[in-house]
Amino acid sequence: MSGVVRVLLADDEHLIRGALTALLSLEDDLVIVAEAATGPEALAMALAHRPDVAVLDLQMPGADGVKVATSLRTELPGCQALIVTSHGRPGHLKRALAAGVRGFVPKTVSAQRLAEIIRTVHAGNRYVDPELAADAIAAGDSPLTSREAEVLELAADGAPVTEIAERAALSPGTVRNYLSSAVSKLGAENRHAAVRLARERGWV
Amino acid sequence: MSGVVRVLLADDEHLIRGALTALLSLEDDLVIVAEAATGPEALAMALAHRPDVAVLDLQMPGADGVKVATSLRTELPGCQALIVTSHGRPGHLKRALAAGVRGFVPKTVSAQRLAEIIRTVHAGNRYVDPELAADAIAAGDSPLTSREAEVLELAADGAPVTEIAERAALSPGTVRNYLSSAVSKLGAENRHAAVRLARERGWV
DNA sequence: TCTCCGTTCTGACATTTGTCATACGGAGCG
DNA sequence: CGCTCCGTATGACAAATGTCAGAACGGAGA
Repeated sequence: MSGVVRVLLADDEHLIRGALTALLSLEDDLVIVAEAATGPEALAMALAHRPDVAVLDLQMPGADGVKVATSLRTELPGCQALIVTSHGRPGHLKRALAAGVRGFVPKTVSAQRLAEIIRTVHAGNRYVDPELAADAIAAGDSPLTSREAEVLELAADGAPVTEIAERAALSPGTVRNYLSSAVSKLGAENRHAAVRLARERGWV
Repeated sequence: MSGVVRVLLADDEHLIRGALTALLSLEDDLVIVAEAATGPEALAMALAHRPDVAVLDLQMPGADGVKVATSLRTELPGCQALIVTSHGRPGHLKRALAAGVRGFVPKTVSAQRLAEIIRTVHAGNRYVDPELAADAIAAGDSPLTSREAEVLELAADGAPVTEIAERAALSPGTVRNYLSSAVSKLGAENRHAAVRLARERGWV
């Protein structure tokens, strides 16, 4: 009923992009109308070629896949976004769904499978990789308050408390309080381990 | 003169693997004799099918590309290793060359280009991506002694000194000395920032 | 041989961090 | 209206960390 599906392919790895173009072109009902290697390029290409589905790599120079999807949502409604990722952390999935992304799959799927998922998404349905979904559910919601998360993020590069306090415009004592409570909420040994844990679960 | 080149393809991303198989098969003189999704699998496949060139992803479950290359060096000499990587840090290149790897390229190259490089490597020549080589040269050599690097690595996950001392079988005082000297050599604020710096430069 | 350097250790000290109690104002809720 | 939670802050104390000096041993090189 829907004829061909016009697809945009955005990935900074030429190897994947070229190869995927070749494989997806084998499918009669899919046609790659544009390719991009960076976030901004993907957006520009999408606006120029108006694809039905945008297949976006999560990690791209310029702007990541979710950011591109967010922009597409307003600037090109009717175009469904589908994120592919090499090694996805739970938080990304949540962020992606919040941005209106319709599909989220790891690069470990086969091209065959990806073709099917592109059709699924084009039909207006959602598709989230079960494994990634399970991870996201297992990770659960962040127990951190927004300030705690913010301060923890500033602590990520190993900066001392005084520097964090400056950058967050807080008193050093307050920063220590937030870090302390974040550390205890996460059950970590110290703030650096806490940063690592929060990163893994996608909470920062 | 050399007939066809027998190639092993190891990458945990099914998308890349399948697609690459398709594209490289278009080249008359290349034939994919085996595929693998993990390090150990790659090794087993190599021993079973005895390829001329092993194309190895740097990041794979089980054992990374360099480890596989190291094993291949002794267990299957005559098979040349070629590493492909998505986002490579300087240190990896050095490690790879030390392991006898003959080629090192980012996944941003085209399949066409990769085919040429496979031929180059098969002919006994080396190929290293100029950009990655430049990064590696810019990063320079590690100023850390082996113990300093070792201890710094154990500190990477935010473990307290006592735990590092246990794991390294050293006295806590010694660990603090090493960390202190590593921190000052790297010009970092503290050991956590030092870990970050050393990571960036590929020194751990 | 003699010296330098890396490894390992100890002890001492100052600084930073982690924890806790306590306090106050504001937002949301029953 | 009280209650609770969050954000913010201070002060105090204990623990961890960073820095320094010194010392012993062994190997590599001048």
